Amino acid sequence: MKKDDFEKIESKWQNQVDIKGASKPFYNLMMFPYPSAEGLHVGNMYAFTGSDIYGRYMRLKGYDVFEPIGLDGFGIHSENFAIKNKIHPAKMAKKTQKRFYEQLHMIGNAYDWSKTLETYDSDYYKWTQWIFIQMFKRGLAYKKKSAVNWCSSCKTVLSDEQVEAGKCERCKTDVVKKEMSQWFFKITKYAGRLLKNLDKIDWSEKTKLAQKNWIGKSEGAELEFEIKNSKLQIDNKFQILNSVTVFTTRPDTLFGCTYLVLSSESKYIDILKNGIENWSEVEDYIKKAKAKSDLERTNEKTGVELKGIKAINPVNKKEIPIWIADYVLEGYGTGAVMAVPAHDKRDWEFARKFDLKIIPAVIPTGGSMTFKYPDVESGDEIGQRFDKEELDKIMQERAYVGEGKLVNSGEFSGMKSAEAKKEITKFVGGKLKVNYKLRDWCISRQRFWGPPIPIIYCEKCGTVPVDEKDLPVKLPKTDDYLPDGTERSPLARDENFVKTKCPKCGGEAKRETDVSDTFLDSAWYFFRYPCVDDKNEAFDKEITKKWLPVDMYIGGHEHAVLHLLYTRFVTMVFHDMGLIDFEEPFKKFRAHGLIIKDGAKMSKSKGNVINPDEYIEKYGPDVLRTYLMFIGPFKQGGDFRDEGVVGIERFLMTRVKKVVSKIINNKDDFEDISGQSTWIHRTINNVSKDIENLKFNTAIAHLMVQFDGKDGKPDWRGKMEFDGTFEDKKCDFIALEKFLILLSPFAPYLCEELWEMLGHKESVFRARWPELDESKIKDEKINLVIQVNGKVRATVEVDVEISEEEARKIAIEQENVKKYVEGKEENMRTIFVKGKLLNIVI
RNA sequence: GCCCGGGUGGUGGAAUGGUAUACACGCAAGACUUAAAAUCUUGUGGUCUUACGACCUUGAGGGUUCGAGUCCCUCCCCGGGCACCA
Repeated sequence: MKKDDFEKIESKWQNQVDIKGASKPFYNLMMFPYPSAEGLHVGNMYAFTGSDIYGRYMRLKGYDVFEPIGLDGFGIHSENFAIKNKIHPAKMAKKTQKRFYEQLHMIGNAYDWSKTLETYDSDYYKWTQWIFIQMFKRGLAYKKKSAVNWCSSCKTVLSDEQVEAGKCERCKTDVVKKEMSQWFFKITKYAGRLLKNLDKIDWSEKTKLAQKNWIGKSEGAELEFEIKNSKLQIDNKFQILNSVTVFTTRPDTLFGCTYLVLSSESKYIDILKNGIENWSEVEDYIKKAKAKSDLERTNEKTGVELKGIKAINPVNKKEIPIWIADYVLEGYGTGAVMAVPAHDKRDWEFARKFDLKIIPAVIPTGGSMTFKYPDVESGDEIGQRFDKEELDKIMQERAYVGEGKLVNSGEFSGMKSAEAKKEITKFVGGKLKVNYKLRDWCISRQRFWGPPIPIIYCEKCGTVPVDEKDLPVKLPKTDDYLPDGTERSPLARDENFVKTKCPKCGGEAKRETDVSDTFLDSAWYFFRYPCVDDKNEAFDKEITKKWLPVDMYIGGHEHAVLHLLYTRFVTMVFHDMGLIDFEEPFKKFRAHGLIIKDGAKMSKSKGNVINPDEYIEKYGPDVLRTYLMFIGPFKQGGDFRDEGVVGIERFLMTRVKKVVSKIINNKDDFEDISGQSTWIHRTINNVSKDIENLKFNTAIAHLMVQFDGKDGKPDWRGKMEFDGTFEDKKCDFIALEKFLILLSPFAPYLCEELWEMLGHKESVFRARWPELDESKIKDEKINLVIQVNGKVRATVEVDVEISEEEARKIAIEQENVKKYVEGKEENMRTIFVKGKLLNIVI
């Protein structure tokens, strides 16, 4: 097929949906690609094809399916690629856009090409900036100086979500902490809702779980530890610190708390300073800790004791030492922890290293272990009997982090952990507290290729958002765009850009020069698609009401905690602004698997990257699409193998195409047995169910089995001999049409062509998905499996409705059954599964 | 370390607790051909057996059940995610 033919067929599909008039809207969305690198990847095509098959299916089911595509071309990915190739990002964008759209035209998807968008288009990023301003106005965007993630290679800060195992998500450089003033979005305000709503949405379980873990809710208590130091109280006239608050999820282990640890950046340190006798040592440690990367911090536990001050354990009034250590994070909880080495792995390591006391406060309950644990105070043996070795293992080789029964805990000894948590918290006057791991979203980037943050700094009026009517704040046309690593965006070097007027007072002012994170671009694009032509607002209220939330969203699982969390946050903010009446952007989300090659992820360095172009040229889009879907379960992905493609080529081109066109061309020679076939209903049943569950591989297998008549059922088409003559010239033409509809989501071009040959003027995608006739898939005869003691000994063809009594009679007459049961009929009993099997138990 | 997936023929993979290995690739034999390719037909988990058939087999080991790839427990291996979150 030539390119012209593709286009001719594609034009028949009428992929443009009537946005305003659609009566059964169905929004079928796929994650838009980063158009960096050399072009469309076979991985992209895999995801898009699966999504498109679902979309085409829904369309055949009678829905008005909206299936848009666009490019996520702003941001570091694209910019780095441009820099590497020494081409201006804007020029590169033009090139990649052309290339991507050309390729996307070739893969046979039913895109609505009238609704494309690119995130670097100022008509788009105008509204990205508008969103920033709304966040600012609602107090959800704020600027704060703090230790942020800095990638020295990308020369920019990164969000927590973009740091993977201490390395930059993009370039794998070690990320360091840097004290910088940055813009943040207050996503933490939504932590509770982001977590709670997960129960309400139909998403892949593993994606929901990843989000749940990322949000990281933990319920515990805040407890106060009194600080003891006479000098402090005298010297600090104005600021007397008499307690430190810690957050813990294990108040039940409080009796085992043997020291207190503050983070090396702790806000408490300044206040405690005067009481610390070894200040120079402490100061030195703080300096060193600051210079460390996150990765270095996790390597080994370090810390230093704050000499001269002590804390009082509130539950037993014992004096305990205070340490600072970089294993305690300032950004979580209160930045101070009560250390219980017996029951916390990290505290245990630390205590072992610095020779601090380890006092068990909880022992496991149950089990058959027998050992009495000595009470620290009295020396009496208390608690349950445990096997010594077992307990040593639990208590001495490592911390016991599980729950159990309290020991060494005064009046609380013997109490179970769950109860003790409440009681001890109450006893020491602590308060219940919920903490989340989720941090605010660091949104500023010291780069060029992104939407400038629409903020103006005025000496008189302070931080002022750009007036909405002045949007977009366009990126200047400049060749001076390379990042310089100075903590400032290249835009800061552009005088004309920086200098501006204050929107409030009209005086001299300066623009913010950072651009926003590319994940903000993609956090709302699906709102824009149906409204891409709207010049007056980001999205139209009525249209949005009709089309959103998105009905089906398909994409990679790698975005579980990045993109998918941000979209949910932004959608919730829109909801709270009263713009929409839903909180969740995607009703249904499914993560697809990964296509690998030779057992490994495709990568240029391994030289195992599959370029879809070659295969499309060689086999055509239908074969490649269908093959990709046949490799394995869509949710799981699979291994791409060249040898596998021919199987699909044989099926589509040699069997379906040749046979069907032969029948159509010799229609008059065939006896029309329309309506007599039952095989088609079996196919309808299986293929519909499989597509709905995204089990495309088995859907294709069913299409093959039924088309080839391998099911043992009467062959609808007769047998076609190798020379192209038919053994049996009968054809169920209605079933044949239905078959083409069932196959069309997978092989749209081929089915369109054959559909036309059948005499249809309109596209196959204007047809309706065939209705299943349940009565046609009911078997009258079945092969009853006969087992003796669970082993298959025979199968007999019988009536489906056969009774146990009759089945039993037939069974014992079978030669191969007789020899096992003969003479033992007395002790025989049978298990009967109607229409399936009879198991004779002796 | 913790949390998810997964482990089935030579290969990719199928199997609501009910005939394990569908479908496809590969391989073998045959048909067509001067020949090859293409195409078509048949066969194809292992061991034993001329055959009928028997026994074994879903990472390992236990258990529940008339019956387990599927459910439960213990362990091993592979892939992915999180990573000092107290």
